[in-house]
Amino acid sequence: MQTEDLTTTDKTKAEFIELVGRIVQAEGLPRNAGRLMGLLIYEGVPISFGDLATQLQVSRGSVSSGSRLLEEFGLIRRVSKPGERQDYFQLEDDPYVNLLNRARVRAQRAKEAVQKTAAQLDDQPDLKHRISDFADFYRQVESCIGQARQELKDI
Amino acid sequence: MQTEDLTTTDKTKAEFIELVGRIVQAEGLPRNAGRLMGLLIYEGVPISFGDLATQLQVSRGSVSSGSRLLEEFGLIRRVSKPGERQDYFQLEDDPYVNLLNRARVRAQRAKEAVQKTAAQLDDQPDLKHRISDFADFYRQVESCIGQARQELKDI
DNA sequence: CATATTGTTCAAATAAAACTGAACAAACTG
DNA sequence: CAGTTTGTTCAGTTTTATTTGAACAATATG
Repeated sequence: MQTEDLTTTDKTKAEFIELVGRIVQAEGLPRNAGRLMGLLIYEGVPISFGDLATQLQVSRGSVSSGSRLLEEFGLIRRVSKPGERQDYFQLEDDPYVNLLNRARVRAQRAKEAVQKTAAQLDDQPDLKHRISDFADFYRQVESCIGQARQELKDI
Repeated sequence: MQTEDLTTTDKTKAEFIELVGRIVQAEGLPRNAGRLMGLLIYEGVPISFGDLATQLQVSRGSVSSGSRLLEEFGLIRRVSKPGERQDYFQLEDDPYVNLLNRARVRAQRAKEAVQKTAAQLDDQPDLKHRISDFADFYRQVESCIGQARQELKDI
């Protein structure tokens, strides 16, 4: 059951969806997950599972895996509507804060892995130093993301 | 002409190279480019084109495209040695600063593209607001990376 | 109960990305 | 000059990622 005329061609909307698709893809997620995200940002209200598939013209399987991914990233939330069997999806309350959080954890992991290597090299100070520089880079990134996350929260 | 015994198995070195390969891959570059980067961090001295291919056991084509990419990212630099025909590569002076710079530009681009969409929506305040939030996210990321870049420079 | 709807799963298809290696041009060597 | 070395290019191959769509289980409807 569609809630809307699907033949409506909203150029700005379509372009925005594609834009988010590309941006999200550049962050390492599937493009379709990005489109899904774009549609949910654009609409601002919960959209049903079926509508996502229909509006974006992708398979239900793709909606299933894409929405799962976005849920894991804390970008969207699955909700239900009284008297409705379908799942609905809407943007999380602080989607971008959650996204930054994930990026921070990733930097943290990289930092720790590199530090672990550096720790094995006490006998080669120069080498240890070079690798510690690499770890410092991730430390810096981690702290900067943490700060951005805090500032975004405060807006 | 090899400068080193290639059968030497340095476990830490091999693992570090693979680690950087995976990390760099997660940043959206080919894994081989990451391995190249890892080897150059580890060695700390210029390494010849041929040695890169031999040590990493990859084709010359792969070294060629990988090194070009890393050069574009400002992570490594191509140098020459007196009396040597081969190209040599070494880490850039501020590789991580350059990397952050690139990330910053990417965030900037995303921000601008999203802002452009928002600007078209003066007649739909709520929608405009949602999309501006998305742009704000990138603004925040951009500024945070700029700051991290500055701090890393100052170390 | 039979039928329909819903979301997930997974094997197969498709698409995208990375890699190889041979061909090549340029530069060097003797 | 003939032969070698060097790095790039690109067509073809391999690998990896994404998407589809049919099968399925779960649930709802009448």
